[in-house]
Amino acid sequence: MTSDRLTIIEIAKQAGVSRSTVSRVINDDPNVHAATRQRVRSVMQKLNFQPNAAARGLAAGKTRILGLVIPMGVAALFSDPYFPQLIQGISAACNQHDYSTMLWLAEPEYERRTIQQIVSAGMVDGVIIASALTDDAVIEAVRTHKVPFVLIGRHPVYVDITYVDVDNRVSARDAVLHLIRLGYKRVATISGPLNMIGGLDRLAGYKDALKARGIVADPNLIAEGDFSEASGYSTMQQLLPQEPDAIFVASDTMALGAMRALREAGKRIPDDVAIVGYDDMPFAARSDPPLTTVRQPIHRAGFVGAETLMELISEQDAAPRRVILPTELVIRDSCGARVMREKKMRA
Amino acid sequence: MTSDRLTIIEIAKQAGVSRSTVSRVINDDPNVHAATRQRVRSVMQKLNFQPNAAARGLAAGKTRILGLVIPMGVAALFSDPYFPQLIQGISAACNQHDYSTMLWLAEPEYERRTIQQIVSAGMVDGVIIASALTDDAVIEAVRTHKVPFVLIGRHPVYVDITYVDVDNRVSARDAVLHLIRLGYKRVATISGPLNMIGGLDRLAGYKDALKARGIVADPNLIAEGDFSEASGYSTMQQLLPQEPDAIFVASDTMALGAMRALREAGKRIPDDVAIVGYDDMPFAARSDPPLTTVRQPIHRAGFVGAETLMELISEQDAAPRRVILPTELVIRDSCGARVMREKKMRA
DNA sequence: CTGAAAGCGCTTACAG
DNA sequence: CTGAAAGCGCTTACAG
Repeated sequence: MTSDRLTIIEIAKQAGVSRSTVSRVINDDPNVHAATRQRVRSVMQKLNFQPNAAARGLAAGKTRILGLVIPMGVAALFSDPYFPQLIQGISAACNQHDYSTMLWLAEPEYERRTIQQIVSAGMVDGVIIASALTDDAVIEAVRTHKVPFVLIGRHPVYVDITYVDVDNRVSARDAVLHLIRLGYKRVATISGPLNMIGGLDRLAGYKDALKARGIVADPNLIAEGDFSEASGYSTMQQLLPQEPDAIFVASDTMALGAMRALREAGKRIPDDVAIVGYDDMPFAARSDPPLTTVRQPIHRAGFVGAETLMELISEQDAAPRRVILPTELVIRDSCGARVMREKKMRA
Repeated sequence: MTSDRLTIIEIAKQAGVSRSTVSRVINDDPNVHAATRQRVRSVMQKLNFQPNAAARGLAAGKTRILGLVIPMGVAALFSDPYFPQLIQGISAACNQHDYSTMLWLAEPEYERRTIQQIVSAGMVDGVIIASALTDDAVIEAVRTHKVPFVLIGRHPVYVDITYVDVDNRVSARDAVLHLIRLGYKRVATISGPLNMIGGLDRLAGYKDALKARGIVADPNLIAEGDFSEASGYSTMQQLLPQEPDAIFVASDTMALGAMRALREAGKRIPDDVAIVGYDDMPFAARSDPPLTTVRQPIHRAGFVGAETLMELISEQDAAPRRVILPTELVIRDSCGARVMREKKMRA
């Protein structure tokens, strides 16, 4: 019998070196003779050796684990395809850089526990916080405890924080300008929740567009949703009596709900009410009619967010980074642009 | 200055006990005087102490981390609401039992790495494997390395494996019998991928139903999908020339695609073609028409899967467990049952 | 470029 | 019910 559990000691023995040297090759320390490195590597490979994560974590104070924290104010929202795409991006970056991902869905009743795990149990080297409320307790905690972290979505107050985001405000403005340019006169909006920065910024973009065209915003044409399909549905119903001829909806999922409400009310899209969404979820291209929407690179945001966090972890005292990813207005049928062009060509 | 990092030593000092005792109260060892336990607890609370996870992992050989492995043959599928629901269930169980969740999306090119992390890096105490192919390499690995694991979905070959599942076969059979009972004569099916056990079992259930009614299965009415919306769409198109009057689709997401194909072909649902899905995803109740479907408790499967894994971890040599969760046929409009009943009542 | 040794922060027989 | 001490499997100054 060789032994119980395969450790660095066995590798050292078989490679004819000390444990220090084995450790150095594991950690890619350049101070190892090429031939030695080679020898150690091949022994590790042969024995299928993987250094113990807990031991490394304890000795080095680094776990090579990234935490992903998603505050779960509304559990149902987590089913939005937004999160799978984000998670895939993060996971892809982790795979590529030999990190792993720890997932915490921070349910309110366990938030305290989650925070403790993050800041004082040393389980992770840093965290990515997605979809947080503007006054989230997790953000406060990692800030004061100096845990490296990156936000998906900017923070409304702290400007010295690293985040990756899109320009919600400008992209929303452009989407609304697109509607105005098509000739719609009563452009409404269903905003996201206004205790989330994305909701806030997209609403600001909506107002920017009106102001740019000298239109006075009508508060009756503005309603707040919560990013869920159900809220898109009920909010649209509530907006209908105001007779909007177009609407900018702050997420595709809510847009789906809004379309359902319009259909039930016997309104044709885009003829009676035109609609533009936000996200470009997979289903947007397949809805009836296909949804005009603002595409944002969610997978990419996850990937870049994870890589940025890794940089923050390796460079102590790194300066905060702000990464803004590009968006794109994807024009399909729900905004009426195609219909109009066809009419024009026929005329 | 008190110190650098808060450890068990500081707690011991302030509580006037040894490190051993502090460790005992952390681990809920009953052999501690109630008063002592009380004192230690209050010191920990006061200092906001959280034992270091790596140190515990190294010393005890337990990490209190569960791995969730999702083989990612088709990355796009991960956006299916199935996974968020499953993850939420697992996460809820972990929160409740003071475990954490490690997430590995096993992309093919990193599968080897994932396996190594699981079996020899000691990062997790056990793993949950969801949505695996029937011959998945990860399953092989955890089996031979004796890592505690539970499958979401039974295994076609190994019967000594712990899993949680629904009775896919019987529930599919009942769904198809429902259609036959409504009088449909040419009942088709879009199956799931046949290299996944769920796909296999639901197809078997479809055939069971036909056989039970003495109907010979027509191979032209059977087509294989891959659980994606797109495959539901294209497969439905391919089935259309066979003129089915009803169809059982092995997932709601595919059913959505099938409905899109029917709509484009000018077919009315359920009048021209009735349809029954599987899963009861949130969108099923809101589709047009609302989808009749087999509800399965996905969140619950995640929760129970995680709890079962915890049991496996604490009882060494535990016997394999098989947990079958109940399903329910949810009758809405797409199967035509309501329409028919109304007609009958009018007559 | 390499090795001997201390140390990371816990847990757990062992002894009492 | 409690404490002293060995040990978990690595990393990392330090010395050479």
